[in-house]
This record gives sequence, C-alpha cells and structure tokens, in this order.
Amino acid sequence: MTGGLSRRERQILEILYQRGKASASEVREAMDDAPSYSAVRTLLRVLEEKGHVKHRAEGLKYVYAPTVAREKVKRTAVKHLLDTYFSGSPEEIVAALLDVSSTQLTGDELDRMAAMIEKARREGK
Amino acid sequence: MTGGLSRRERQILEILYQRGKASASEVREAMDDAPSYSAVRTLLRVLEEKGHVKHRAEGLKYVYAPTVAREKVKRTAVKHLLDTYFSGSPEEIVAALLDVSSTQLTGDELDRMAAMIEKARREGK
DNA sequence: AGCAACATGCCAAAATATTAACACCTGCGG
DNA sequence: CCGCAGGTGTTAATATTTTGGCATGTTGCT
Repeated sequence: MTGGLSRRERQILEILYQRGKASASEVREAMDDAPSYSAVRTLLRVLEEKGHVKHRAEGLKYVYAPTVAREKVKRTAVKHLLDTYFSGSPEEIVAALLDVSSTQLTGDELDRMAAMIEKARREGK
Repeated sequence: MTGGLSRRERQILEILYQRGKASASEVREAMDDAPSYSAVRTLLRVLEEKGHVKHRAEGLKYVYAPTVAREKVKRTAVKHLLDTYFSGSPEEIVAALLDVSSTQLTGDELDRMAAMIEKARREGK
C-alpha cells in the first residue's frame, strides 16, 4: 500500500526514502514545488505523529528519517508496481527496466543480473 | 512525478490501469475501502476533468479508461520506483523482483528474462 | 401504466490537507 | 549586551478532497 498519505505527505516521505535522512530545510530544497519552510515542518511533524517518520536532534536541528527501513518497503513497492502496471508479470518489468536504464547499464551490471536469475533458476528447480 | 492526484484519485486511476477499463460500480467493487457509489462517480468525473480518464457510453452505463496508455506510464513508474527506493540501481530492483515473485516464477519465465538481459548485453556492446 | 433497478448530473455539507503567521529558543559575532 | 540567523512549537485561516443526497432518465417487467 502506498499508504493513507496525502499528496504532500507522500512526497516528503519519498524524499526521505531517497536520501535516507534529511533536515526540514533539506527536505524543502529537494522539492521543486516547495511550500513555505513552516509548511514542510508541519508535514514532517504530521508524518511523525502518524508513525512514518522519526527525528533525532543532531546538533541544533532535527534530522528526520523513515521509521520503517527502505529494505522493508522495497518489496511492497515492487509488488504494487507489478500489480498496477504490469499485470503481475515480472518479465515485463524487467523489460521496462532495461529500457529505462539501458544507457547507464554496464556489462558488469548486466552480468550480475543474469547471475541472479540463473541462481533463482537453480534454486527453483 | 506520480502526479498531482489526491489519494482517492490515485487509487481509482490505479484501478483503471489494473483493469484497463471499468464502470463506476466495478471501480467501486475493486476498492476494499470503498465510499458511496456517488462518491466514486464524482471522483471519476474529476479525473475526467483533469484529463486522466475518458469515458465511453457502453450500453447504459459509462465505462472509464485512462487516457494515457499503460505502456506509456510504465516507464515513468519504473523510473520513479528506481529513484525512490533503489538508488537508481537496476540490479537491486531485479533482486527484489525475484524475491517478491519467486514462488510463481516458472523456468520459462526466468529463461525469457535471462534472454532479455543477454540481448541488452549484446546490443550495448 | 406503474414500478423497481440501475444509471447519470449536479451540488453542498463535512472532513482533511495545506499553508503561513507568530512566538519563542539558542548560538554567535560585533 | 544586543541583534541577527537559523532553529522549533503551536495555531488558525484557507483550500482541497471526500462524501452523500436528491432529482432525473432509461430499461424491462408485471
């Protein structure tokens, strides 16, 4: 589930997932359509109340981070993508992936992917 | 950008992407936390005003479908997922993919994936 | 004809989300 | 010491979302 989050809440939470952690002003800078600093802080506080985010006082300021590790969220995110746009077909998503990132893919990376698939193949048997 | 959509709007649009097309009542049935029928129709109309959805009178009722083809949306969805939860690393996403869907993957499917990667490898060289 | 079932169109109340303003604290340089 | 710069807390106005209600239209059946 992408969660019961509002548009801005989601936007901010995703920024935190991208960067791992960030202060209110950093979050704000990462938004291309940023509202006031005040607004961002309110959102962060709301996210904290809802339990999606926690903060740590780091020096003067607060640094925010998601409460549930990115590792945990990955799976559900992939699953959701799969169901929503790919009819649950993993192959198609691999195709899209190769398409999207074809330019930056090195031979090594492709090798590692192939290796993973090969491994899955052996283990599945 | 996943879009300037509200929570409900997104939810409904995603249902339409899943099913290709659907009537208001079908959409409603597909929601596990559905509001009134009336509410669903309003959302569909709003989505239409915003240009994300179009409708066709099919027999008595209206059947709604996304205006921009799923094919087109896939890429941006994958890209967004990649950036948000995978630091832009395609390998990691393949790993998550294999993990999530390991149970239902047949040998054939894995073969096809491997083939795609192999192909990308040759073309990249 | 009359009724029930199932649609749509329109709309306004209720709930939420979004935003900015203001008050206050702390560290620091002049 | 004072004022600035950069933080936070709280709160209230505003905007948007979300919802249901009611009027109406069409089809099919008795």
